[in-house]
Formats: sequence, structure tokens, C-alpha cells
Amino acid sequence: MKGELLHAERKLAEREFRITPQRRTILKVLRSHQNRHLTAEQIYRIARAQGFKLGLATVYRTLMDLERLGLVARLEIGKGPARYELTPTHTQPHYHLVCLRCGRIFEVTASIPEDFQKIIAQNQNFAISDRSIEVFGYCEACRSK
Amino acid sequence: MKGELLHAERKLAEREFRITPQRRTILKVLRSHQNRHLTAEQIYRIARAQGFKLGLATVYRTLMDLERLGLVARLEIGKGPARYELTPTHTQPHYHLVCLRCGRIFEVTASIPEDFQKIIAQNQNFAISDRSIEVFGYCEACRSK
DNA sequence: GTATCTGCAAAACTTTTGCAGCTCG
DNA sequence: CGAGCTGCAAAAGTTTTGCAGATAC
Repeated sequence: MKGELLHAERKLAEREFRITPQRRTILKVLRSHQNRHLTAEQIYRIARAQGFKLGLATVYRTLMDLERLGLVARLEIGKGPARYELTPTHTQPHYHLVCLRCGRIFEVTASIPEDFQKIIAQNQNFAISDRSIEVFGYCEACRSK
Repeated sequence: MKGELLHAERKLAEREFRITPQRRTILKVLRSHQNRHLTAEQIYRIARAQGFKLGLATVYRTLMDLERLGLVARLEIGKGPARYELTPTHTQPHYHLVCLRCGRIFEVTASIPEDFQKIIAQNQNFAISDRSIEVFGYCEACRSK
């Protein structure tokens, strides 16, 4: 097991969370699937497939903690279970293009236009977070049918 | 009961759906709460409180049908049950500002900037639907605490 | 040593489905 | 009349919780 503590681990330690093998494992799985938007169940399966022992409830509990710390974002996309992604360390907001047909999520990392931000900020005095923006529509594959 | 058939009812009839009292009721509740983003359960309770008889399963089934017809949009916001809104007849895409703290949804009806649309369209050859775009952040009330 | 964490199983919730009977057109 | 719709209750699927034992610090 690695000795070094990465960003997320440091943040956990700072807030008096314990660095357990289970939590390390979950972070590791998330790190090795940066663009996959995994469900809790998938994280659980991947971890077990790699020989780590942990329970599904622990995955849910850990994801909840990580979300509160701002290390993980929870995405509710269409039906079925929620999906989770590691929030990049030096993140700029990014877009999620969600296909209403196939449910796949495409990432666009482009900064958000100035005038767009103004509209939002002025209209309700609303502060955009560093989370993603979700745009719904139809992907190329689904449209060409 | 009204004799006239409104937009939604006409659309249902066109597609060989039957106009039943239950479906009328559900549409009526949605119409009288245009900006409220109701859950299936809430629709069910409101309808019953007004003296209409119907089952929760019917509400779910009807909402599913209405969604397929494009008359209703299903919103997954944070935890808990999904929420539904009537899609305006002559709609332009609108924004939903979702507060990550209190979960409230604020509407912004402003057209989507040109350059924004271009970024999306070009990047993945993705076609934005007439559904809303969801932006996450913190509302005024929650920030002033 | 002890407050925190974990696994398991049960509970809680939301949504879907099977089926017998009812109703719209 | 007949295809489609409804209500009920049961099932399915996802997430949370209680608790006894284990563990990080």
C-alpha cells in the first residue's frame, strides 16, 4: 500500500476522518476511472474484483462523506442508480452532455461563457458551483438512427 | 368536467391514448402548479385532496406516458423522488438553477447564448433538446448564512 | 484506549409490474 | 364489444440504518 497521501487522503485526515483501507480503495477505483461516472454498485464490484474486501454499505457511506467534503460529485442521470465522479483538484466547471435516449454522459471541458454566467448570477443572485452543468439532448449515435 | 380538449389532451387522443378522468386529473394538477416541480406522490396527494379517485401506480404510469409524448419533463434533483413539470407548449430551453444546499429549483427563462450552443454542438456533435439545462450552485438564501 | 469505522442484514423508499375487473370510444 | 386503462398488492431496485465487533490513531 502506498505510503504517500494524495490530495483526497490529506483532506480526509484534515477533517478527522480516518484513512482506512476501504476508503483508500474507493478513492483508488474512482481515480482509475476518472471519466466513467461509476455507480456505487460498480465501485463495489470493481474493488472486489481486484481482491479488496469491503461492503456495499461502506461504499455508500464513503461516497456520502466524500461528497460532503467536495471531493466527489453525485450525478443523478435519468433512471437507475446515482453516479459518482471525482471532482478534479483544480477544476473549472465542465459540461455533462446527457443523452436522453441512451443515457450516456459526454464530457465537455470548456469554460463557461461570460454572458452565460452573468445571466445566471443576475437573475437570481445565484452562485454557480464548481460542479458540472448538465445539458440534455441526443448524441450523434442515437441521432443517426 | 370541461368539454374542451386542451393541448395535452389532443396530443394524447392523436396517439390513441384514451382520455380518462385520471389522466385529466393528473394534467389538471400539473397545470395548476406550473412552477412547482411536483413529485409523483405529491400529484397523487393533491388529486385525492381535491376529491379525485386514483392510484399512485396510475400517476407513475401516466407520467411515463406523458414524458414519452414530450408533454412532461422528469427532473432528477438531488436525493429523493423524481420531480415532474409540464413542458410549455411553445418552449424555448430554460435553465434550472439547482441549489446544492436546500435543493430548491429556480427557473431562468433566457435563451441560450449562441457561442454556448456552438461549443456543445461542435464538441460532440450533440443536439440540445428542448429540455432544460441544469446548473448547480447555491441560492441567495443559502449563501447568506 | 476509545471514538470511529465496517460488515451484515434488515428497513426504508421510490418505482415498476402482474393481474383481475372496469371503461372509453 | 374489445383494446386499453385502473387499482391493488406484491416485487424490484436503490439507498440508509442499527448494531455488534473490529480498527485507526
